[in-house]
Amino acid sequence: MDRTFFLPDALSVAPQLLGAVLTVDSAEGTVSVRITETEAYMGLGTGGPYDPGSHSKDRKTERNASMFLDPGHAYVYFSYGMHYALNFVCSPPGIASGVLIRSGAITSGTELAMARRLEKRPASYSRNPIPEVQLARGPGNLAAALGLTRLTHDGLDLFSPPFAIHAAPNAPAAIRTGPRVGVAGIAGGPQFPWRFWLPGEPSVSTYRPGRDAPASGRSTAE
DNA sequence: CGTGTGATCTCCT
DNA sequence: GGAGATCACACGC
Repeated sequence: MDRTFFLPDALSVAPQLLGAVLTVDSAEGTVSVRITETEAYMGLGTGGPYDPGSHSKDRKTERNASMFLDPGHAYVYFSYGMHYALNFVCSPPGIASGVLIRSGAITSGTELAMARRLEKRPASYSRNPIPEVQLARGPGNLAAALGLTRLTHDGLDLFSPPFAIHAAPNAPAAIRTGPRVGVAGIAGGPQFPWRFWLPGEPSVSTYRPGRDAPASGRSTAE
């Protein structure tokens, strides 16, 4: 995989990332995930349809600045005052589009991923162990398992340490698409079927409609 | 299975 | 001030 893999935009790249393996090194150790669920978000300058669900739909801000970097960089943002989420920057510099990495299966570093998830869990939650398939299920959980924060990882190059990215060894046998999870309004409806996942993978998150999102008819991640 | 809740950042009205 | 690319729990039917 080289940098051109992330061109020309998020919509074309999102399905091709299924099965790819992302590795993140840290002082604590290394965790790798096989990507099982992605979502495309198109933004300024992409020339495609206006995407009301994208952070970069209107203008560059302090938060989304990394989305305007070269393809193959990380855009990490803070979500709902509690979680981080990882995107892969697609499109040439100055043009903004990104793929949200929603879920993955941990392929190495399971113990470290588990420790990070348990440590981050609020005190009011149970102390029960987390099933392995849930360690990186959902964007907030995936970022936590990999130890990502905005301060430490936003704007970094995926082709340099602490990151490493490798394409799927084999093309997926099948890919499913549907509306994006938790996206409000029309952008979360069937006009934007920009969520992609590997069918039958237990690490794929459960679909949840956004506020005022049009009905789509699909409610499971089958 | 559905709905409501808190954690409290970033952006926009 | 309010909503949002979230998550896991508590509840009620």
